[in-house]
Amino acid sequence: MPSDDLPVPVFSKPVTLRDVAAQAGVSVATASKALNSQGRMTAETRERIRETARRLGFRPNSLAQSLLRRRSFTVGLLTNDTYGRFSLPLMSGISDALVDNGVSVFLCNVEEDPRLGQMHVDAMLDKRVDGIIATGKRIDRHLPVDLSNLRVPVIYAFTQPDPDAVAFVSDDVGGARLAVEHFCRLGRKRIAHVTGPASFAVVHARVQAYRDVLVENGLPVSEPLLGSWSEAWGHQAVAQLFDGKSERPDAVFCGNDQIARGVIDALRERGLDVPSDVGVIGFDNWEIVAEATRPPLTSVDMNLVALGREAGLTLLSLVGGKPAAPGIRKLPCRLVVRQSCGHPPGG
Amino acid sequence: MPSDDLPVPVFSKPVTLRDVAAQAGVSVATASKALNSQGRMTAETRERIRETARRLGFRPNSLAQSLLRRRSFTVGLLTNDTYGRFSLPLMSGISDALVDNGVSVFLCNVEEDPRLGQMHVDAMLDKRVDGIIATGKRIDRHLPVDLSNLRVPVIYAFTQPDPDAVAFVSDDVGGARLAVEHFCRLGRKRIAHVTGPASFAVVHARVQAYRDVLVENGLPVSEPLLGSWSEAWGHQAVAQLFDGKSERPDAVFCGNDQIARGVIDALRERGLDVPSDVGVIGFDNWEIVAEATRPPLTSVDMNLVALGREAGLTLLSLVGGKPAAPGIRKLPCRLVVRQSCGHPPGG
DNA sequence: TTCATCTGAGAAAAGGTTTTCTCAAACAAT
DNA sequence: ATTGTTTGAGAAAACCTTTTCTCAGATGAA
Repeated sequence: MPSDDLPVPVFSKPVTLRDVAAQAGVSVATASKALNSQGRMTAETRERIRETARRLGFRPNSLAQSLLRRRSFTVGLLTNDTYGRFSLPLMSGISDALVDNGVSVFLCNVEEDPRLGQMHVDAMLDKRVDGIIATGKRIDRHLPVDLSNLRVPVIYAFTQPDPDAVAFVSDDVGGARLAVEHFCRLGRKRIAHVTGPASFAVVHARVQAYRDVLVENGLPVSEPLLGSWSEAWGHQAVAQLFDGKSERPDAVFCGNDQIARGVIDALRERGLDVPSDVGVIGFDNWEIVAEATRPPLTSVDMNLVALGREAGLTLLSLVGGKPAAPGIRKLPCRLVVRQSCGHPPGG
Repeated sequence: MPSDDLPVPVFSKPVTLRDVAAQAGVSVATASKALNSQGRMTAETRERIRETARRLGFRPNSLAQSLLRRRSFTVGLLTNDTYGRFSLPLMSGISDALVDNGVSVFLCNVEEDPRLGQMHVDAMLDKRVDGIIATGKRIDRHLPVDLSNLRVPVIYAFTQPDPDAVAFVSDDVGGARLAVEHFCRLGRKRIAHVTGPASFAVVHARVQAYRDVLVENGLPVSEPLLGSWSEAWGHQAVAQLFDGKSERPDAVFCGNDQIARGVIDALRERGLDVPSDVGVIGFDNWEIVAEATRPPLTSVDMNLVALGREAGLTLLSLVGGKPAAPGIRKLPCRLVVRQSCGHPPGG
């Protein structure tokens, strides 16, 4: 017996090609050809079939098409970035690039759980995804799944690839240079760097770029301060920078926007004005943080949406059989200038 | 000619049931039955087939199964919450609830674009999703798509449903009561409310709950301050609350965590201590904000993961043909106590 | 008239699985 | 020895679409 006497909604059956063909008085083969602009028939027949399809609201069953074509117009996005800080902009770009081609995206969060990862990968493969994009919350870590030797192409975006895989990451070195060079152009002389823990590869890359730019500009290089990615660390780092007896910085380049936020708050507490006394630049351009900061934070944007779009398009061409050179492609960052570093001396 | 002479990766063909059957020396029908524990055959035959399947790494083609069963083990999640503030926890709950049943989730961001929305809905329908969950970035707004009279069941989560639809939302009234009652228990006497714009339905619901609890506790009701959802507004509201000649509040209940953040910062700038002078509670429990606040912010959590799980399970049962009562179900919030409102007088 | 070519359209196979139907062999009962 | 029942397993249809093959009729040339 039914568990309840609620009305069970009844859903109308989809109209199939067979229905269209019957209505139009032709065979399914002819109907198919009419709708796909294939085969030969009088213009009159073709139009009649098309009109019938339109009238009936016919939409081809993707499952049947996929089965035949061995192509499902579906891709999987694998991530362990639960709160989507990085994977959502990426997703947005991917989806953007693919929706026009009728491709839909399975989003699978695998956390750090290999079992869960395997389940998702298996489910996607069973559903015959055309390809997989792997992403994560940090560039230098693998997802807890083995994606080598899959039956479908895999693209890595913003996460560490298998060797020989095709990967897209942001150009952290370039991004860091953008920030430090901006300070140089503004005439800042003592530029500090406060960033995350040494366990992150990006930290070293950016530190190196920071040093390089300072040397190139003949400015003194102070030791970068490594800590955590938190606001609290930014706050604390200011104490280290300004309490010591070494000369005070007039600019701080921060490893992310939260650190920058902490730095700015600490500076204000010390009565230092941003940007007139000290300029600050963040990283990530997390708008919700960068725009809420007072003053609004200048920050390096990793162009994740563009990165996602690129990854999506490349996957698509890979699926289409076009080869792609394996290796890591770095996509440029851009500096989003707000009000936390002031104007050039002359401006 | 090929655009390049790169090696084109060659992907091995999946092994089909036919392959298994051939290897085991039986018909595909028998093989299918063996693997699905259907039909009749000797235990020996069944085991031999299973062993063969295992050895060959056979995995049934989901597309073929779906085509036959008219059930794709796939659902669509439609959202316009680009940065996933609300939809990602929801997604996480949905995915959690469904992955064990082998169900995968298409994530579709429709922004505010009806054309895009229609594209995504069409694509999902063509791919024969078993059902759709609609969500959004605010409860009292429709997505820019018409989901009535679809061929599949639709569940609304955290967004305004069609009449007669099944919907899950957070119990904002209960959540607000939780916060204000907490202040009352702590012995706070002059509790203010700073929240978002009047155009949001939740603002009114929470304001009403705020008033009710104060009246129930015999406390004075001050006019709630409506503004925007931003940190800046929280900052500014403190000026209004503390510069006037009316009695100063000893507690502020905020409409979201960003406002709370602004409030706390402004209080500190005035030399007021949180929590000893003024207690503060936020809403949303956005951990990245709530935990970075100094002191860490007590906040109302809408239990979005649980809400997503509930929505997923209900959709599943709807897909399975079990009816569900239409209407809006409110799920309780919970208060996550951190350090921004202090201990009870006796504690 | 006869042969060759072209045209429009249908029949059938394919894609991979599930399920119903059928059937021969083995067995039990008369 | 005949009839009835059970058992194990295969044939075939179904899901829906695409594509190749086939073919009858029409047209053109000789």
